[in-house]
Amino acid sequence: MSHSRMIRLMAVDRERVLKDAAALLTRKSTASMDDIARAAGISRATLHRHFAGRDALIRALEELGIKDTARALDAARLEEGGADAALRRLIGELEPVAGVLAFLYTENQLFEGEEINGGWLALDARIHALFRRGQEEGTFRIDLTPAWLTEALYGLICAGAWSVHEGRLARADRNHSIAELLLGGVRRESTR
Amino acid sequence: MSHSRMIRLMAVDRERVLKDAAALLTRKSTASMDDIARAAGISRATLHRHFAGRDALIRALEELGIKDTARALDAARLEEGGADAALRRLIGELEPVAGVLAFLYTENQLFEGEEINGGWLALDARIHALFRRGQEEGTFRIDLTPAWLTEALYGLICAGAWSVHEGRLARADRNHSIAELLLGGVRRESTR
DNA sequence: CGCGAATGAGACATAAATGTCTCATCGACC
DNA sequence: GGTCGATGAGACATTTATGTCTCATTCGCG
Repeated sequence: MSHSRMIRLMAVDRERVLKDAAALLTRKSTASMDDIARAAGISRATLHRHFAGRDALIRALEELGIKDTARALDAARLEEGGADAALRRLIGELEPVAGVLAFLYTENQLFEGEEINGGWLALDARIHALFRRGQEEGTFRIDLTPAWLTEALYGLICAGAWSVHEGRLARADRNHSIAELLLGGVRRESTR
Repeated sequence: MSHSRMIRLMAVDRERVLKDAAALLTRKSTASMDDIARAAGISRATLHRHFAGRDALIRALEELGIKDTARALDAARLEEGGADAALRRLIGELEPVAGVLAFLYTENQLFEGEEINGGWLALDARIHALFRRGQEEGTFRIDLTPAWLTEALYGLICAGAWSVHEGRLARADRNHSIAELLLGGVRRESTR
C-alpha cells in the first residue's frame, strides 16, 4: 500500500467516524468515548488511534462543523439576490448541519475560559455581512444589530433542531417556521 | 430551637444555596459539587446534607426555575391587554430567570431518556395559550403553531442570555432586541 | 502463501467526581 | 455554663471515564 493511499484511506475513516460521533453527540452530548466508539462501529482503541483524546475529537468535530457550515454558506450564495431570499436559502442549506451546530453551540458555552476556534469568527462575519447588506438595501430593519440578528439566527436554528428532534415540530415545517419567524416575526402582516 | 423554626431556617438556606448554584451553573454548566459548595460558601458535606446528590440538586434547581418562571408568568399578566403587549411583558419578566432557563433548557437536552418535570408542561401550556389568544384576536399570524412559537421564544431567551453573558449584546438592549425580533422579525415595516 | 499494517479485545494505571463517614468546632437556646 | 444540632474539614471507598499498553487476529497487498 502506497503512503498516499494509506493517508487517503485514513482520511475517509476519520470523516466517517466524525459523522457518527456527531450523530450521537447531537442526541446525547455526554456520550463517553466508549459510546462514541460503539456508535461508530469501531473499538475504543482504534478511536484513540485516530483522536488523541476526547478533547481532540471534539476539536476535530468542531473543524468538521465549521467546514460543513462554510459549505452551507457557499451554497446559499449570500451575495446574490435579495437579502431576504438569501437568508431563506441560508436557513435551508443549514438544515443538514443544524444538529451538529446545536451541539457545538451549547458545547462552546461550557468551554468558558478557553479560546474558541477562530473559524467561527469568519462564519459570523459572513452572516453579519448578509444582515448588514439587507439593512443597507433597506430590506432589513436597522434598530437590531447584525451581531444580535446572527445570534438570533443561531438560536432559532438550535430551537428548530431540538423541536424536530423531540417531535414538537414537523421536519417538513422546519424551514418555513424558522424563516418566516425570523423574517416576519409573530405579528400578522395586516395588523402592521 | 423549635421544630418549626428549624425547618424555616433550613428552607432559607436551601433557597440561598440554590440561587448560588444557579448563578454558577449558568456560567459553567459542568461545575462539580465542590465548585458549587465553594460558590455557595458552604462545605461539600453540608451541601450533601441538603441535597442527596448532584441529581437531586439539579432537580431542586429545576423546581426553583419552574417556580420562578411561573412567578414571571403571573407578573406578566398574560391575559390582560393586547397579546403583543403581554408578550413584551413576559419577555421583560423572564429576564431575571433567563440564565437559569438557558441552563435548564440545554440540561434537558442531555437527560435524553428520563422523564422531564411535568411543571414545564403547565408553563408551556400558559405560553401556548398566549400565542393562541393572539392568533384568535387576529394579532398574531396563524401559519406558525403556538408550539413552535413557544420554542422560538425559549430559543431567543437563551440566545439573549448567552449573548449578554459573552458581551455580544448590551444588557440594556436585551428586552428590545428579543421582543422586537420575535414580534416583528428582521424585515423592515415599510417593505411589507 | 507470507508480510505488514490496522484493528479488536481487554488488562491496567490514572484521574476526577461522587458519596459516606468521623470528629472537632461553633452557636443558639435552655 | 451546659447541651444539642448544624457545620467545616478532611479521610476514605467507590465509581466512572480516560489514556496507555499488550497481544492475537484480520485483512489487503505483493
